[in-house]
Amino acid sequence: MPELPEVEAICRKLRKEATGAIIKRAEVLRPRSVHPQKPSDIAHAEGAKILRIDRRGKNILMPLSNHYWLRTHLGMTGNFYVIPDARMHPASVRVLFALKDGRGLVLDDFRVFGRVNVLEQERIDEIGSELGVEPLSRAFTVAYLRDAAKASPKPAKIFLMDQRFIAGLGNIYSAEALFVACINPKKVMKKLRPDKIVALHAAIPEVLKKAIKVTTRSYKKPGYFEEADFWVYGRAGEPCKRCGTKIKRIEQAGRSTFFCPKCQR
DNA sequence: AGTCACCTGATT
DNA sequence: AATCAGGTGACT
Repeated sequence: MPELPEVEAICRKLRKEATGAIIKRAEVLRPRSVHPQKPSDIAHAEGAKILRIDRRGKNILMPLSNHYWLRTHLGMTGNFYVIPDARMHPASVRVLFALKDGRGLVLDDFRVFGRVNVLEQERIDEIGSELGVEPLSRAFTVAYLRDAAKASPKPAKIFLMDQRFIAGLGNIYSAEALFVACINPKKVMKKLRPDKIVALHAAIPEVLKKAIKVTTRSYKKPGYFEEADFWVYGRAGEPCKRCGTKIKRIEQAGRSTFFCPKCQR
């Protein structure tokens, strides 16, 4: 489910509902969901207050009052939300934090690719340093993108999905940004013309901001996101919204890529 | 960069 | 029965 816009929508909701909450008990219903930690490591969150909710790339980071951090990555199908009664939760909940006021904070994740960990500050810093720039921050400049591109022999789509350069783009928004910038997903990054770098630099925040708006609005029920309308993602065989050409689906690194063969040469 | 692996479904 | 799914980490 989640790329940067969905994670951001989840964070905004959690900021209202979970800031200041006190974790009474941690319950690991599926040990795989805390890998490589053990359920006993997750117990370090017990008794602590959630001070704040941050996002870094696709990670949800919560500093706790006992100096540990709660780090959640949602994988493919994860969701992280507050339920009114910790005793009543869906079957797909993998990790549950019973809150002092009776509510529950849960990782709901039917495919079990998501992770919740309780980590020390040092490890959180490491995770941050392994990630590239936040595409919605002022640090994401044309110069940054140009320099990263200059050094990369990767196809554009693979480059955008690599979290070490830009943090938070996944399969959907990489494809969408490339469409908006009129770049072929197979185009090697270091061979991009300067005007294409500028176009891509503008397209990324544009696509993400629009998606955050839609996602934040549509994120009502836990575990449910309204489908945004995409330029190319999931639209193989349908006409391009700009030129009418049939959208193509190809495979890159084992994932599907959608693009317009005419607009993105 | 490609391929498999990790999981659980829905869809064809 | 086979294929596909918005992610990432390990291995080749």
